[in-house]
Amino acid sequence: MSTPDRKARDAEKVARRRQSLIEAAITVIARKGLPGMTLADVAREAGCGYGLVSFHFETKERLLLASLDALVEEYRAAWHARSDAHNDPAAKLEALIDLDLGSDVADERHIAVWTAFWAETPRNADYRTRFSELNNAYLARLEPLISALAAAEPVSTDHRLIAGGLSALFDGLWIGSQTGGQDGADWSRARATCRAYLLAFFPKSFGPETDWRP
Amino acid sequence: MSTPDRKARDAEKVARRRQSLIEAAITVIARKGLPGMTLADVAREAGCGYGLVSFHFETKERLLLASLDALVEEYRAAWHARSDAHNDPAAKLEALIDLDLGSDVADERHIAVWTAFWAETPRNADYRTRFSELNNAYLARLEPLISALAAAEPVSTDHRLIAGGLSALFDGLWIGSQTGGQDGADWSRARATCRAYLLAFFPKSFGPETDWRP
DNA sequence: CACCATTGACTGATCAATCAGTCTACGCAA
DNA sequence: TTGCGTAGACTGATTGATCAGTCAATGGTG
Repeated sequence: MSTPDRKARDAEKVARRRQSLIEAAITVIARKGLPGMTLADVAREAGCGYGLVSFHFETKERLLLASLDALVEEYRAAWHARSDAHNDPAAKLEALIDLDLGSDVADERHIAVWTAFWAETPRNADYRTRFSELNNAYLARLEPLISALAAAEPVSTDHRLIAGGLSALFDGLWIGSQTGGQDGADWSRARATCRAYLLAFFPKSFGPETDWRP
Repeated sequence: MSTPDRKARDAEKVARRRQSLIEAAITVIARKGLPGMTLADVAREAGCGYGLVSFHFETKERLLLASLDALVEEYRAAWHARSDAHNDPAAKLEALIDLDLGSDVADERHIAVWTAFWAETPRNADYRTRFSELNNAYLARLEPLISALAAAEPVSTDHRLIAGGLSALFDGLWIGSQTGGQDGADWSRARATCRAYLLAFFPKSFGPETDWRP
């Protein structure tokens, strides 16, 4: 039974190569934007020839879609890991805030890529589907946390509205981190903004911010 | 004194022509994105020859910058008008919510153009300057409103944090309107999200939402 | 030898920018 | 009033550069 081994090893090698090309693509997208990314750029970044990119992804569009899928998966995995590391709903929310605002899946490079895909959303149904699914999955995890807090500390506002607002707040703070000042984003201020949001709805579950002073 | 008349009329005509080219550019950007916009597209949309676009704006980049400036000015004018139409801080805030989420300066077309410029922000210092200034001006108008509410109804959270959060919420809800469902954005839900935000900080000044039910 | 990942020159298409020339409206002089 | 001259708004063919996608040739490995 050597054939299956061979096949498996080859498949793994191809998968690794594809992964390296996707990582190179993401790096280039962060630097030059979606339409600015060139297949030659990706090849140079990955240290391989031009034709190899075509060989593994046929078209630029397919490479972009694969890159978006990788980005989504990386984000989703990080978020599940952080969320599962806690039992308390408030602690889970704090962990999500830390993930979204200051972690290595939400650094300047990654956010530039997210916004690049956002900008193409009106013209690309595939991107729209990805974002829609990701957001639904995100809200499906967020809403129970809000409801759990509301069980201990009743609130008159609809839980789904609170969850949706937090999710929108994350997106808006990402935008702000790009358009804001000349120097990098103020992540501790961004985190404080989110905590203030939750604190306003659930004063007992969220203490005042500790890592930011006006 | 006929020469000054001539000059003035000519200048006005040129200004009108430039304005029509900028409007055509914004329409094309909404449809094809920033790098996807072609000078030939703009000429076709404006119903003039190719060379005229070059004649009035020299380069594509200058046309884009002029379009962004026009967009910013249109938004700023609408926002001042709505804000000045009320005396009560809470009413001013409601007016800003209505402006940002559902008015004709925040329709699908305009938002697509804003996000297109956002996506180029990491590579264009001019865009960054524009956004930074606009945001500062916005916050300078928002913070006093929050402070006025806090005067009647004290809140422990820093006023600037609350204002910044509302601004980020607007941006995030714009993103959501693009990436969200297949059909258009749910603006009444978006407005309810913002009212819930303010309601959480200032329960007495903001009644429960009236135009949205879960 | 057979297979397939890999290479990079080549093709055709697209676009921004240039430029030589046309057209139009106006002022002016007879 | 009529005809002439000019400024500058306006045109679109051309140019040179860039890019995605193709393909025939190469090399390395089992």
